[in-house]
Amino acid sequence: MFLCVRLLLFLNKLSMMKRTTIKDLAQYLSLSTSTISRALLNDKNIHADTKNRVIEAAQKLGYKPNVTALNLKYGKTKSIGFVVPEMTTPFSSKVLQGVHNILYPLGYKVIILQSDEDPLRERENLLLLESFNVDGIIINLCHETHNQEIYQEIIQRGTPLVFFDRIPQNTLDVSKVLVDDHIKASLMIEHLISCGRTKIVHLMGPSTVRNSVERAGGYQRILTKHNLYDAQLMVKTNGVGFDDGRIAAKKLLDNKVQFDSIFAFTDTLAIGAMNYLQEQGIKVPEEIAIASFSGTEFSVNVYPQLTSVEQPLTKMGESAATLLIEKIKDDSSPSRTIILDAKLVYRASTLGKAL
Amino acid sequence: MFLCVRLLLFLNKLSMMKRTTIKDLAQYLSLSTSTISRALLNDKNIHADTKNRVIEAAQKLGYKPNVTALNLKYGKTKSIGFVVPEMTTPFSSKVLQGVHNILYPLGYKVIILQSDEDPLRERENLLLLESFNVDGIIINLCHETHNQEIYQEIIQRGTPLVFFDRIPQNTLDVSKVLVDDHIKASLMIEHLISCGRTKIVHLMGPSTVRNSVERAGGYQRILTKHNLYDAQLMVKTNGVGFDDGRIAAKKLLDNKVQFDSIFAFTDTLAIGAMNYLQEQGIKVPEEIAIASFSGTEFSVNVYPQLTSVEQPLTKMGESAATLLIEKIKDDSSPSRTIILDAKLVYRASTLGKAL
DNA sequence: TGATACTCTGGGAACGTTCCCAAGATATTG
DNA sequence: CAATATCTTGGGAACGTTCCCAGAGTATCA
Repeated sequence: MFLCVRLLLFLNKLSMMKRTTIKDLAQYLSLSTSTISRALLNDKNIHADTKNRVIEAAQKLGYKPNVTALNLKYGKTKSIGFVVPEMTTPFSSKVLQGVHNILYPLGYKVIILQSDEDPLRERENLLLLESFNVDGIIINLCHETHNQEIYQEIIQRGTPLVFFDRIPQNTLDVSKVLVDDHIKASLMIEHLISCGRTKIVHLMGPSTVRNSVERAGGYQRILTKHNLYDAQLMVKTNGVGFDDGRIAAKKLLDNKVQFDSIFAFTDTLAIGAMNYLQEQGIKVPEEIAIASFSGTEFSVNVYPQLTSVEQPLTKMGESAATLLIEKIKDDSSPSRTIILDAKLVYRASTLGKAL
Repeated sequence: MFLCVRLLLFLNKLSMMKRTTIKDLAQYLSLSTSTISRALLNDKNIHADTKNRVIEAAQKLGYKPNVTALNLKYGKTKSIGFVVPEMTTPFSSKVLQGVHNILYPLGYKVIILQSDEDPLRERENLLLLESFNVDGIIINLCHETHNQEIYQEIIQRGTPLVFFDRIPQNTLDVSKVLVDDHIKASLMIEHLISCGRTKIVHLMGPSTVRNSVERAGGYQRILTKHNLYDAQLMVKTNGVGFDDGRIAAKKLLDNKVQFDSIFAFTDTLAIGAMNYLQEQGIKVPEEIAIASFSGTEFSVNVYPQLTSVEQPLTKMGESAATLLIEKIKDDSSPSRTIILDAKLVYRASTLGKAL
């Protein structure tokens, strides 16, 4: 009864303050902060009874450790940055999910920034994250060479950087995770050819990023091998959004380019093009077959469903997070490159027979 | 020259350490930390020369303030949580963009958590954010009543909560931002009727959230007014994903329900249903017209383009962030509700003439 | 019995900053 | 010239925590 009144008085006093700290517990139990800390950290140098009393009191007073104090003490923020060209398509979201899978259980927070496919914006994002003192950064970049020195500087100043999907030039010694773009693109072109297509358009991504060049390389290699390569069918787009695909398709039709299929750098490009073609009354896949390179659920949520190279996006995020943790734990650990396997999934957009 | 050597020696010494602090500057310039602090904070009680020397040295040694120390001092983490049912459709991304617009310039970090439409997960997310000591939380909930007490408790323990889109019951005194679901749904039904549709299906969202009920209410009111209401056309779905729309459409066809149009709770439901119908050879909009309630770019990136109630999603995020800042600044400030205007945009999915 | 080992607890520095207080130096005033 | 105001700086506490060091008390040993 006496104890109860004492608790109430104490709680009342506390309610004025923001939050129960270790000092409050120390005062309440007439112990030192050292002892409280030991009790809460399961230190062996403490009497079992004392420990129980502390734990009970912590429960009663609603004690929660102050992570900021811990972070200051250990010189970490337990937060990491995630920088992507955009977050409005499921691509980045899927990767993010993988990142979360690894990092949240470890107590890390993830701070997301979008570069809007703008290298300047990307640069600002990186500097902002640095000013936030993040412990590391996972990034999908939007231009291969533009911010090269910034990456270098940031790493040198002590913030590890891990790249995924679009990676920087090889001169930079960093951990990264990617898929074998060249081979998978090649296989997809073989598939289109095996479906009887001969005039295959490639909607190529920005030539400032490696994947784009790799996939275009696979496309070109196979078509050349089959004597089907036609430079006019290689279409450069400005970006990788729905609109860019739409615009590219319109340009092809306007220029009366003859083609019977499209292989697009991303699912957004593919869908944008497909929508435009359908709006013009063109049948997919009968007149034009369409294939993409992606891994999001978009491919099965359009009509007709899209044949595509399905990248293991969540796995990609998990791998990137794992590589980052390696670097955070020991910044002199060697950089690693993880190459993930992507699989080709054939769906209605290429499987209907050609006219 | 002498100074230069001195700098190099100092830099060399620093390179062993993690980071330049105010103390390093103090030592380097033979000043006190107080003076350094004053110089860096533009305090007026400092000699202009001293200030310049400090700023110059800070530049040279690459000084960056330690935010964690600041956070500890001021009892804030300068971070807020963003809890959403999912992040893989552009809905949440769009809102997030608005949140970023307001919060990043103010130096806040945003931590995103997905509840996967699971109230238990949502609860865990909230507690996790609380353990991160976030200064506030913006949330789109996934079940109206399930976590009611948790919201209450979290607010009581001092973390302000702001709701958007799906909001909790009125018994909770909180800030929130929403659109007028009932009226906009009503207007959309009027539109379908004016297009000559009489058998309008409603793919209703989960009945555990307010919007869902509101939109269904608008649907029912207008149809009743026109003597067109038919309970069999009100379809409850399990979730709001593409699949749920697909399943609902399949069920309607399997049960040979007669209908000439669909009004869906979200664009994902609408698109899922539309894809299934098209796969079954049904023409949209000629045989079935489709309308949705959303605000993402999905509506213009499908074929045919979707008529929909376009919510100002980015604005929604900005409003929520603004309301949250109010609460963070002064937790006794009165709760506010912001009701945003959504506009109806008519597109091909309803505009083609009915057969 | 005296020396030694073990158990448990308290004191206080440290993480990086801000900011209050005090104080020395200089300028201003009557 | 003494008194006072102004400018500029340094000292040190505080934010919440961990952890090293020291020391009091008790148990163990020869």
